[in-house]
Amino acid sequence: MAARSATAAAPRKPRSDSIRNRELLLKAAAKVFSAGGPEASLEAVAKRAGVGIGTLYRHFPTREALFEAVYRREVDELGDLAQRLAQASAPVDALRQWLRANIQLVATKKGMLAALALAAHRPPDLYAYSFERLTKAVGLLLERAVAARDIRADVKPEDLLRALVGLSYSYDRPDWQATVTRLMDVFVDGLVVKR
Amino acid sequence: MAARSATAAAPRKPRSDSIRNRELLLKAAAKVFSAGGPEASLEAVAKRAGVGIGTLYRHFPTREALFEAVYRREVDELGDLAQRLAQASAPVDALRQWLRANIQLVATKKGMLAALALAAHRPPDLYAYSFERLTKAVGLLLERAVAARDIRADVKPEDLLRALVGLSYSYDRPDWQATVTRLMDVFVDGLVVKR
Amino acid sequence: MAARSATAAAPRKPRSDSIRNRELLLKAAAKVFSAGGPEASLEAVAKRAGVGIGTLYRHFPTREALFEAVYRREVDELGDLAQRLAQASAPVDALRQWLRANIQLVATKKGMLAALALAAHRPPDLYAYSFERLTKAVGLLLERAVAARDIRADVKPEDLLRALVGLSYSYDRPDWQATVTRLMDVFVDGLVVKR
Amino acid sequence: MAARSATAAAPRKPRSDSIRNRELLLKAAAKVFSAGGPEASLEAVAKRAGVGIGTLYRHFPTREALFEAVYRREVDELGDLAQRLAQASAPVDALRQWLRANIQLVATKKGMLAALALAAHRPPDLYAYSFERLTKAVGLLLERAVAARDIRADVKPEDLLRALVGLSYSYDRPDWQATVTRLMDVFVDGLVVKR
DNA sequence: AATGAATGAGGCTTCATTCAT
DNA sequence: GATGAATGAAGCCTCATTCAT
Repeated sequence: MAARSATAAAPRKPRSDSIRNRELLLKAAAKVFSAGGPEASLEAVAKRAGVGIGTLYRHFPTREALFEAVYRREVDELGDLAQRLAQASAPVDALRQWLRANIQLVATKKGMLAALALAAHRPPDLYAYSFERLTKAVGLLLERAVAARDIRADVKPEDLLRALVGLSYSYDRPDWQATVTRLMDVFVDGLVVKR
Repeated sequence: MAARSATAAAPRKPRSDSIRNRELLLKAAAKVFSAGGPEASLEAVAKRAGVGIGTLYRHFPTREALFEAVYRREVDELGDLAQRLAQASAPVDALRQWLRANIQLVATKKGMLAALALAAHRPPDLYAYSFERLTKAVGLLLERAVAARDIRADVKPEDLLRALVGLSYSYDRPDWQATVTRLMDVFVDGLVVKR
Repeated sequence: MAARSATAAAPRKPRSDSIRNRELLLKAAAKVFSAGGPEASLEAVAKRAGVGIGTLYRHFPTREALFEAVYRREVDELGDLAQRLAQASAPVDALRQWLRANIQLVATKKGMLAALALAAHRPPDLYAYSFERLTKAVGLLLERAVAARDIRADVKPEDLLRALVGLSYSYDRPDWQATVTRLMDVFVDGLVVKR
Repeated sequence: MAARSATAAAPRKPRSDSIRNRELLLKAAAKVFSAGGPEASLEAVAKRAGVGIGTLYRHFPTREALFEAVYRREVDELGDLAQRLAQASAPVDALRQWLRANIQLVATKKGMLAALALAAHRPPDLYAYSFERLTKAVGLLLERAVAARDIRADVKPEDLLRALVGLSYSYDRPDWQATVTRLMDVFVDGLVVKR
């Protein structure tokens, strides 16, 4: 807070360790949530990050805050991707690709699924950011495809989000990626208007 | 509770109270799991059943055992229903109806969803019974429709089971039943072979 | 629960350890509260009693429950004493002696003061028992003295209780007993109607 | 907060902000202790003052130091009041009025009671200032009344202080002021020598 | 000086599980 | 067999206090 000099780029306070700890916590949380689900112990996160539990609480006063921070990056990426796809591909293809990208992401960062699940299922107060960002992303692609009369008009973004989460849920066995992709494709096929 | 029968001096011990306790436990567990999810406290189950926690453990040495027992009835019903539908309806209709029956069941017995989820997602060692019974039920309907060339051949029973669970997951808001049914229908539409 | 035989004095379940633990807990709590005040750690109580913290919670689900149990004996004694004094002594003497007995009790069981304080100051929901018992005890003596026109009529039992607690509060130095007794006597002198 | 003065390039550092911070802390502490009692979190005090917790510790290395500083003003006022009363009123009246002023003060600044309590009950090492000042104030009035043979000679200033605190303690219900005043008056009545 | 991040002890509470009666 | 008491690990969360910047 204390403005040392209002003007220039003086040495400033870097609080370097704070930044580092935040980063350590995010990484640790990603691992821990990935392995143990979103209910995993916060103390485990702190331990893994090598910081005190108090530090975790200072940075992220609630479990939700931590959670959202952990997956904000990914959520942002998915939002951007939707934008790009909306401009580059045919409507249904765009939708399909976005959904597949989700699956890919889940494949890499398993905890991501939990983040999606939370965004899709909890009171939107918590997880407001993820929820909005993701809903908008799907919404964009959905509207476009509906406008083109390519897919049914009676499915809402939230529904699609939940379908995505549901179909991906808990696939932790070998080859699950192929399976989920297949199921997701089936679902999109079901959405496509038959002519 | 468990009085020793006020009437006769029967020469042998009738383990009738053992049987009754088992029943009490199952009913209590159904209620408790339904309200509090599958993580609900076993102590709460015992208390609700009016028996000691030790008794619960004697009857059901693991949470899983209790869980499976609780939903065995429903699982059986679903199995039987599949049989009947396989004989009475056109393949795709049969499948669709069976899936809808699941949704109905979940609507009534909320804990049922958790049971399905466990059956669909956990190492089949635990939950062996449910897993097998349900897999067979879907399998029956699936094979029939595939044989009739009505739906795609590349989806396995387990996958369909998981899709069902996933799509139903966590719908606790108003109107969820309609939504899930719609999504499930979309999915089945996607399965249907276009001619 | 399970009635083994509804009639006779069969061996029964003594749960001897339960009773012993309860006793150990009460003793430990008396010591710990006495030393550390009513906010003292419940874990310290359990440790001192040599039982697990869970055992403490089983016996006394809230801090208040434990507290009341700890001092119930003393509170009861004080109630009984009031009865006896009301019959044996002149009104003002009776009151004075009862108040002095309180001080004596505090002298022995220092935590007692905290109990009195709670009874005198907290929402009477908690500590209902102590509050009622003690209020009645003073009330009895008070009314009698008022009826005899020996003391002022504008002081309520609760007030007197609080004065007692207040005047005794925190006297932990040497010779405090004499001092408190003197102060209490002064107070009673002030109550006495001058003729 | 604490900006370094936006205006001049003054050659020396004025520790004016240090002084202001001290003041901010005292005000904040008064509020916080008043609301949350003397156990309130120091962090809360610092936050309310808008300074870092470190700053609080620099100014007041112990909770006691802060406490005493917070109520020094009031303690001083009470000291001065005693002086004035000693010259203006009859001995017993003076004492009575001073005690009532205490009650008034407690009524306004609720935390004050805690300050009094600490001064009256803790090892006089901590709280040295308050203890001495208040003891002297009562002592002055007491001696005077004793010298006039108006009140008993066997009560010490400290005792009276404690009686005051005790009788005021924890009155947070409606109408408490009237009650405490009444009890205090009773007590003073008891002190008065009967002729 | 001021700041506020970091730390970790400490207290609370809940349950799964074991075991004596 | 049934009971429920005992246990303690585990997670939660809050602060007092220290310290690097």
